Amino acid sequence: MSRILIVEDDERIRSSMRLALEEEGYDVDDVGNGEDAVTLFGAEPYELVLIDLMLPGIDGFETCRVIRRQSTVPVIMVTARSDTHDVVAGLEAGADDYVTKPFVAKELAARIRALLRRSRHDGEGSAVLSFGDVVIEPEAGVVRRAGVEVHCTRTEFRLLCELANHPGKVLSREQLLERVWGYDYFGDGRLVDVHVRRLRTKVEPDPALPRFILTVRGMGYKLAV
Amino acid sequence: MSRILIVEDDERIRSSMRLALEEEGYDVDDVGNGEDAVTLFGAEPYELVLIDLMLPGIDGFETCRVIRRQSTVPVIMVTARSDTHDVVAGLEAGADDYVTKPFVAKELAARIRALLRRSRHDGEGSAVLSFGDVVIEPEAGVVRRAGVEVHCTRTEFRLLCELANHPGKVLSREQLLERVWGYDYFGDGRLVDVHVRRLRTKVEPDPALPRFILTVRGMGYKLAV
DNA sequence: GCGGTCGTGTCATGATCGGGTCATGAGTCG
DNA sequence: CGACTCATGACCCGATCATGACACGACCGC
Repeated sequence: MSRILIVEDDERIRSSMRLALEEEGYDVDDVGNGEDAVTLFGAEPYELVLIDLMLPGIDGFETCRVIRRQSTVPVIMVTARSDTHDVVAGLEAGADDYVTKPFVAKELAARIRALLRRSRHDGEGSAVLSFGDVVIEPEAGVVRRAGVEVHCTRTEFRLLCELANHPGKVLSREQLLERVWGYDYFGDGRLVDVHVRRLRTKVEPDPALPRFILTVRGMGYKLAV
Repeated sequence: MSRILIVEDDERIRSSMRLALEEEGYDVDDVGNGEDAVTLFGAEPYELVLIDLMLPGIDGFETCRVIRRQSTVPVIMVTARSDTHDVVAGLEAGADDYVTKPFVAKELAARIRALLRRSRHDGEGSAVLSFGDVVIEPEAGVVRRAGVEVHCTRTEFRLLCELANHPGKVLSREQLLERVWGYDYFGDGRLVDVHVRRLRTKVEPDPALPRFILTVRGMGYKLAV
């Protein structure tokens, strides 16, 4: 299961957290201060880090910042201070969530699951692409809209994936021709238009007024973010 | 800025949330029940969804699940019920975060930022140009002024990028013609003036008294540092 | 082999939008 | 005061794109 690092100076809280998480099936390490946390984090792979705010030496904010500088690992701040200012500061320091003590083990576990779910998901090789109510499963070669499968041809599917892989970025016709049709393709750039149109009829709520597959005049096409 | 969908039945809370988020620069839509939420979500692109737990018709959990079945969009539950059981249920339903009312706007905004930060796996890599309250995203082909998108044509966009790439440096008409229009362009240098003017109407606070795109008499144009 | 279907690329048409030119006026400098 | 430079607004043509129709070939069942 996932490896989790706990950074907490209070011995009792630390071991109770550790127990609770091991109960959930996680592989847990724990340290009592920020320096050790940074050292250990550099030496071992962790999938998530829990940091207490009040630490001897460098505090939780700073520890979080240092870790964030070298990694995008999910970080949860676990602390007694529930002041809005602290919450905001913690999140701005790079934490993904902020839980106040006394916390309930079940809730912390749920938040950890939610965070791991997301971080795995938007990690590389995300199995699923989506926009609006459209879901694309590149592996399965399936496109669904509002749950129902939409049949796409091979070219349409590749084109859709190419757009969905770069949401918000404008892709020129040349780029699309190269990536969807192949490096050696010498054809009319208008060809892209036709396939975009066909895609729109299958994927857009109103193909006449596209909301997702947008044309950027003179530049190409892009998927709305 | 990012588009956010609010799902909340209480009219007052809804509008106050909306205001608070618009204050932060987000582009906000809101609906009063789960059905409308799902419908709108399928028809418009959103980057994040806020869902209240207590909704008429299908409740917040179910709304979250339906959306989650169709998309990996970040979801935050915002609700009055702070029971651990509800928190866990919300997160298990697919929510990424769970905020209890009464909430502080600053904290909600910070949590939204944290979530968007993580969900944008790509956004950070792209370079961004800016001056004053204008932000240019070359990859996305987007120009924003004070957060709101300003439509620029292809030539305007290229010209603006060219200027923004050399802030403080005077660029002659010949240089601009060469770099924006192409090496072989033989046309009137006045052409640049016209496009500068068009840019100014879109980007300058007062186009008659330019503060950013400055004319250097006899030499060309430059972007103010 | 034969006819049908399906996917793909090409073409013609029409609407829209963007870009280049021009005439005019204001501002600036010698 | 001219001469030059730039700003402004209007205008027209051509580029660009959406759309629908169609031709060609691959694939498949018969």
